[in-house]
Amino acid sequence: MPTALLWFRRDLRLGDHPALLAALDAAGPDGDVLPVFVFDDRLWGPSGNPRRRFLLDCLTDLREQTGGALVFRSGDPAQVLPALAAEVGAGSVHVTADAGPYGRRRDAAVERALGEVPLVRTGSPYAVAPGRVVKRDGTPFQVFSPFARAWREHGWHSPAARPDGVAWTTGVRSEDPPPTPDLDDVTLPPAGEAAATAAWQRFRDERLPGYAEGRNTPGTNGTSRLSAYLKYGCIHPRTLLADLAGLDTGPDSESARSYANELAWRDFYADVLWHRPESAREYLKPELQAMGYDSGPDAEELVAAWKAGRTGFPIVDAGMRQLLGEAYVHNRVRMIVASFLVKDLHQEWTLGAEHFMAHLVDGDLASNNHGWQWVAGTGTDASPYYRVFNPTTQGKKFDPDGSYVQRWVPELRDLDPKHVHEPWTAPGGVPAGYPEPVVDHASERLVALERYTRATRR
DNA sequence: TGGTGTTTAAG
DNA sequence: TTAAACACC
Repeated sequence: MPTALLWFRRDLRLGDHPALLAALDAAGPDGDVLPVFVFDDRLWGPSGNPRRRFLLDCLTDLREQTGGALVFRSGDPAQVLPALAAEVGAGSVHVTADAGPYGRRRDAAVERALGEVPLVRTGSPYAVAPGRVVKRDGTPFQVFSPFARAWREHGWHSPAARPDGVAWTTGVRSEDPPPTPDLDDVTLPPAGEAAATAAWQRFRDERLPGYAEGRNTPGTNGTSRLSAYLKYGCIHPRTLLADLAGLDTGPDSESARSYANELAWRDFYADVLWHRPESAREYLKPELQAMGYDSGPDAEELVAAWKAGRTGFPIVDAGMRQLLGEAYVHNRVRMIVASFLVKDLHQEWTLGAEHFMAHLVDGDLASNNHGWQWVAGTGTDASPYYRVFNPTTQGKKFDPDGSYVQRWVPELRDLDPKHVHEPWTAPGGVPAGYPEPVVDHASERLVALERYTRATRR
């Protein structure tokens, strides 16, 4: 009886899973499929506890969905997988292709180590696999809008059918997963494929119609909240796009298009990382590394205030406290707190990107680090450096009733909404226990612009 | 997917 | 007096 090995990584689901279908095909009607997940220190180590916890919960769910067949192993995949393949006599090892820099190196090493046993890559975590959408001359896009146009024209496959009844290999030794990390007071979304599907359906039916506008209002439940599920592949973006296609001609078409655009951003950043693997850590505009960045005790204190949500700028503090409370931040607010760290506190974007990766449950290397480069003005298709967010203006514009701030900053709950984003204007002054602004935005903005001019002037 | 300071138009 | 419109960062 032939056995095919299915190595799960960032594709923790059974529906719309082309690599699973490929494994079933390779095993044949009399064969079986051995599902395995490998705990790799290279990925487990740098993950923060929220991601570790969410991943473990997704794996628990996936193990149930496979009738307990999912096998856990720990170690270097280039050693673990050849050993496991030999142990069960697997004829092939199946994966969803990984487009990230470490994943590509790792998979190449596994492929070499497997020798005669082929490593078969089927499908990707994206609507269109990174590297597929190119300009007429064959070179990659540098700018989002033309990429998105070409991405839509390119199109994507329909979702793959969910197999009914899989003959999973049983009786294979499984190791214990790493201990479940303690999350203190962090609230995570429910994990797993069924939770992802339910979250998508609720969003599609109840909130998508107002998405085009509601997505920018952090005080309302206007976004999909699917990022963690997409990160771990509990649901495939193609499944979402196929659903959206049915709405394209209806009254919700603007919102459907708007949501598809966000999925295009996800594909775009994965595409940039595919072509420029070093861009996860290095400036895409290296000349901006010459900006003067602040260091020393005062700077460290300001960074600590940013991390703790105690800068005295309500929308910034609300966002940073949401990060600690939910391991998630509304996207509009991610841009605001990022702009504040880079342009008001004069810190490198890499510091913020690392902090986000340590705390976000949806932390994705491509989306997170390129998003930071976008705000910092150092990336492909970045916002121009002079685009500095004013935290007070942004707060008033996108959280007009102050409900988002008041949810996360209890010190400001008694203020009249008209003072929430500038508590220093309140009749009694800044409420006790809440800090005065740690910097003067207007002057720090000028400092940032001045440093930019000096760094880019040849 | 901006902010700020200045000018100009509307009322 | 206020709000668009604009130039520049």
